Amino acid sequence: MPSHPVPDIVVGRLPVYLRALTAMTQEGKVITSSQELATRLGFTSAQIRKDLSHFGEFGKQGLGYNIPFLSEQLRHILKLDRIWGVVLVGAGDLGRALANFQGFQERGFEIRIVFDSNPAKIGQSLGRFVIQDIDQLVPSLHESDIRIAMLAVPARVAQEVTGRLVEAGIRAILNYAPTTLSVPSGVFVQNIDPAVHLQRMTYYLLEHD
Amino acid sequence: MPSHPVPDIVVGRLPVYLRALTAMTQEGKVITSSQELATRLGFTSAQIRKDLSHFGEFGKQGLGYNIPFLSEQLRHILKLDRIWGVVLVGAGDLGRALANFQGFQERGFEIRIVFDSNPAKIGQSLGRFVIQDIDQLVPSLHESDIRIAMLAVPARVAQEVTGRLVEAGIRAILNYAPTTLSVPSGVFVQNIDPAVHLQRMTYYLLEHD
DNA sequence: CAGTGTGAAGAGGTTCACAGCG
DNA sequence: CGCTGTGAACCTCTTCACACTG
Repeated sequence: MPSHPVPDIVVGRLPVYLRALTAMTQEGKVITSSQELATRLGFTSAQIRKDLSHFGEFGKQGLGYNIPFLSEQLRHILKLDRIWGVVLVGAGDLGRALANFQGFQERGFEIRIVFDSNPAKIGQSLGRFVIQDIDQLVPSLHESDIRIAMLAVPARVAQEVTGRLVEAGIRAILNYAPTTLSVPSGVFVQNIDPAVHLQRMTYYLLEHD
Repeated sequence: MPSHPVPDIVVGRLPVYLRALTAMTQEGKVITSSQELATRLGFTSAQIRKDLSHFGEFGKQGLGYNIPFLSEQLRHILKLDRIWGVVLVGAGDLGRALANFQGFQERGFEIRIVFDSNPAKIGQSLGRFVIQDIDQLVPSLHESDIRIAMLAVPARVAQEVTGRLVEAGIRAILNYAPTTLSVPSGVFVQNIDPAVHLQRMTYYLLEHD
């Protein structure tokens, strides 16, 4: 619990650090250093030390960082020392991929319910879920402790669905719809649009084929 | 063609501007202002004007921006005034979702070939593609003009596949594998890891329920 | 006179460099 | 003696505020 506010860009790097630490653990490593992490992740060692220093002193001078300990600390900072329930909206191909993805659980998340608006899909199963009617979204979620949504619907309905999600108490949205969502303050959005990510790289590609 | 180098963070916002302009066109709008774009996207109008000013003068004082003209300029800047061929590696659920996604084409991309390493999948079809043997990746791509890859394989093989992609002349990788890739300079990577994006938001969520 | 384009000022983020500790 | 943690310096990015123009 830092007394100074932590830059969001720093918060954004912590999950990447945690992911690397988890991989190192699987490789049997127990100790690492800011330099080793930096080389592996393409950051500088000073940046990693500075980032961590916002939250406490997790290393030992002359020695480095204990990987299980630092992992635990990062999980605590990111509030991953629990499982967050997640609602998935949209049961298309992308929704199916997300619903079937094995790997959310071990990283702190569990999809608990899936909605779609297509009458032909409602009642059908998607992986281990039965697809629910989106008109039940607000009442269903309001009684739950779910605060996180994954939005995998077409862009044209994304804002309308977002309104319902917010009304239902959702506070964090992972938005796969290729549009910018408008949300009240206190609601957080992360956007994943493959075309946007690709277009960010074409700028740097050379002209000739 | 700016004489000063453009900050990457500015380049990263251009696709978002372009996406909004495209949506405005579909809404029948022809003129906009930095203020209108800013409100819609959650930026400041000064930032939008400053970002665009790196590349030229696209607006009319007192009037604003002509949407078709600005869109065309952005497409040119981002080298989207052509279709980029893309290779997809990984024919799992996510690969299927990407292969079936209608919407790359209109934003400048076209998946041209799909690889997987699973012998049970090679030769099978995935949407309009026949899945190719990943051992043919290097020779197949080397003769093509494909410079962009989408990587939808498990983390444990992502680095090995990346080596092959680079060897095959790939210069931009959209990485869905939950691991940090190491690439030579001149190769660009964008990472999409839903857990990382979610974990970035849990930091801000309140403790209680 | 509305709205762009832009130097200048202000914030914010990164890197340096080294004291200090195990 | 190696590596962390951290003020200070540096650099980058954002915002301000206004001259300018259609």
